[in-house]
Amino acid sequence: MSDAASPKGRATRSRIFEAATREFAMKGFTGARIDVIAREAEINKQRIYAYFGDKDGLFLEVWKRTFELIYEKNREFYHLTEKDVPDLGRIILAGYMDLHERHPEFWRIFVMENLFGGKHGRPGHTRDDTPYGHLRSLYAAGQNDGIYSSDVSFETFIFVLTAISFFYTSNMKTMSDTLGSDLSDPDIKAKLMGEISLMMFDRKECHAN
Amino acid sequence: MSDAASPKGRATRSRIFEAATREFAMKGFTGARIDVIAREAEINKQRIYAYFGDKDGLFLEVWKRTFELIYEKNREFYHLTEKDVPDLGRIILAGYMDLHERHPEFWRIFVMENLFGGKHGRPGHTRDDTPYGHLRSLYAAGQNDGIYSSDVSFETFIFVLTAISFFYTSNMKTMSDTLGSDLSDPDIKAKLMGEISLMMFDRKECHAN
Amino acid sequence: MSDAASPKGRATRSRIFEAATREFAMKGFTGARIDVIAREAEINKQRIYAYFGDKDGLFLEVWKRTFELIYEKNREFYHLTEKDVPDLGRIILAGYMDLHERHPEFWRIFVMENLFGGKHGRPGHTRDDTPYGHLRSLYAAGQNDGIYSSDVSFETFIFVLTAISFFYTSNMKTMSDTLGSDLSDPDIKAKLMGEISLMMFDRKECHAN
Amino acid sequence: MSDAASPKGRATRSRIFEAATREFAMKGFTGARIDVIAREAEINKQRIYAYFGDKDGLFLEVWKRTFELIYEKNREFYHLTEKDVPDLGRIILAGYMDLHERHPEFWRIFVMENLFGGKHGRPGHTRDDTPYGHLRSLYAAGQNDGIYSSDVSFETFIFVLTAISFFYTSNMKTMSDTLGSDLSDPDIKAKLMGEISLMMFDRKECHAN
DNA sequence: AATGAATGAGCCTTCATTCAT
DNA sequence: AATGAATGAAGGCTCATTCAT
Repeated sequence: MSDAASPKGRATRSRIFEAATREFAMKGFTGARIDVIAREAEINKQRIYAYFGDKDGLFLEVWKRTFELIYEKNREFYHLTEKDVPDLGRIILAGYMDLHERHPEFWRIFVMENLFGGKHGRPGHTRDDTPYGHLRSLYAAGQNDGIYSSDVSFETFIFVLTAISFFYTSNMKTMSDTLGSDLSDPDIKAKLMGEISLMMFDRKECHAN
Repeated sequence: MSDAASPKGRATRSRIFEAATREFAMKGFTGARIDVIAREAEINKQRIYAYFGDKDGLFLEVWKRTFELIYEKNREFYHLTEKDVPDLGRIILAGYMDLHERHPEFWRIFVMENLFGGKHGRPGHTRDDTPYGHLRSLYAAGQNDGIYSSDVSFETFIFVLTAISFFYTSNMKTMSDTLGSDLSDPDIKAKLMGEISLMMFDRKECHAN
Repeated sequence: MSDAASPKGRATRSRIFEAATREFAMKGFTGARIDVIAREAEINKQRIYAYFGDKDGLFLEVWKRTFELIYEKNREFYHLTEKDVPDLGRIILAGYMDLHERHPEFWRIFVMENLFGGKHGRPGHTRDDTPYGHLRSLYAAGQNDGIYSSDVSFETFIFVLTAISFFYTSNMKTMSDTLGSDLSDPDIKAKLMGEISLMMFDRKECHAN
Repeated sequence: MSDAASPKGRATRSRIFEAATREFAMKGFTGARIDVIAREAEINKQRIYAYFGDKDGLFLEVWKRTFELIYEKNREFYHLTEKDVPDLGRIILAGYMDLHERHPEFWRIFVMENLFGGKHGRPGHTRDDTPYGHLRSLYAAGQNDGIYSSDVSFETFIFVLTAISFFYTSNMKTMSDTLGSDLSDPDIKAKLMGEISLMMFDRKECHAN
């Protein structure tokens, strides 16, 4: 609940947060155990309640941070310029895949809340605050240049990219099994992503006709 | 565990199964409560243990059924012929979307097991037994005809289709929010799917050049 | 409860009894499971209730039979005559040890009821019916002949014999451990019994002085 | 499991232990109820799990303590000297009888584990660590002096003493019934013990011949 | 006589949370 | 700020027993 005031307190709070993130990501909200988080953070259980109120409060903080990460990733795309337009799809996809690779736990939390949560809402943001402004204009430029079909809206474009990166991560296990190839293998991943880009973003030479 | 022997027993077992499917889908494995399942199924809790052994056993059955649904859907594709090759992507995507629409709970179970489960594996099937034989050959035919790029493997093709249909359902809520348009609206859905098809499956006129 | 009327019923009842005896002896009254007994007897659980009323009733039958066995063993001693008097201790001890060896389960039931039961009482016998009449007179003869000390009453004599055979059986495991020799080994058992006889029953040459 | 750290915790742990000892002794392992132990100890059920892990862990502690009592009793015998050799049997028997009189519950636990347990073994001791070193040498001295027969090993000697004291307690009820005299009466007990000593330990005058 | 289905009470265990120091 | 002790409300699972056929 209350924020930590002293430096020592802040360190404790932070250790709790890290441990909680791991535990929630690994086991889901219901599966996560306060005792485990306390043990992993090497603090007394009571500290958790002092700093975060209760299990829900603790999760909310983690969930907020997850959202923050996604916004951060999208902010990275602010640096993209006109010259990146032809590679836009590839870059966004790679960005999302990279986000996941470096923060595997955050995607899991995102999904979890989407599937089984629902009581936490989108934290601290308003509808206006859609994070896609810059990308949207770049995409429009690409459409004008005939690089992207004007029949495919930006929404569809971003939807597909998000879907692929999301699905890749969240269902890697079963899909590896079903497709008969290990999706966690970097080579196989590279091949898959390459082909996906080919499939979706390389209409240039075609439209150039 | 043991199967029900009499029709009455089978009915009970079935009621348990339905209730369990709903409960697991709604709350995840850890969040699901045996008591709730029993109450929903209007049976005595002990029956669950008599018919399914324990919570894990019960979930395994539900998980198996989830897989079975996918196989069933794929079997529907057996009747596709050469003449369907140009529309293959559209047809499969529509099929998957339909599967989910009629069984919203199963996708939830799918992702839950993928992210937080891990002890159940692909049930009752061997690696050789990939369910894609027929589709694979149709796709190959399409590649030969230049309808599908020979640089995009069947695995990638099916992966993307699965990803899109899956993500559409599982993240409809958050994506509606983020994109600012209600994905549960049939018109918007139709538009999105149309554009996706355009984006991915319509290289014909292009290659025809 | 009700006795079985048909031959088939009698066989069923008997199979239940055997299974119950084993199960009770192995796990004690509380530890024994009706389901296990039914499975072992290869009958439907309900038959147990039809024939024996309830778990208590079933145990009572087993407990009765245990007592019966001890009485039977004592009746075997009726055949002993004056000429057996010098070996009386040895013979009784051997008899008890033999009883146990052939019916390991019955001693266990006897102890169990003694320690944790108490609600079943000594079944179907009255105080007058002490089973030691014959042995008592043989022992008295031995005392007259100076083979047994007249300062040691028959009660003490039989108490010690019972104690040894009982303790040997019921605490074999821990005593093997403590003494450092495996009491279940027939050779070690023979040695122990021989020495015990020596210790207690061989005062003859001494008193003969 | 974990030990209590504060005095208050230790007191709680101890109350649990006492209650558990009584409950296990009274009803056996399976018959004992965690709820009852908690109620008797006047603590929250959960404390049991915090301090002892589970029912098995709790029992193991009780079982260990039982063993410890025997070792303690044997340590009392360390002060015996050569001059006690003639009375060795009597002294040991009296000591064991006394042990039981002050800890009636422990014998019950002993036999329970022997008959129906089997998973706990002798706790925390190795085979070499037999607790009888001193008694053994005193007995050997007695054998040299002709007080004890050299044909009767120390193991047999101690076995018989243990058996008698144990059986006296554990089967007092049934034996009183069978023998027709109340073994709980101190006079009768004294008489019995006197006669037993006579029977087993008084070879002196005889060998003196 | 026999069986599969069903039940309610109860058992061990765990969880999130609060208390007292 | 920090901790060990404590708690009540479940949660999964099992048991003896009865019902219906």
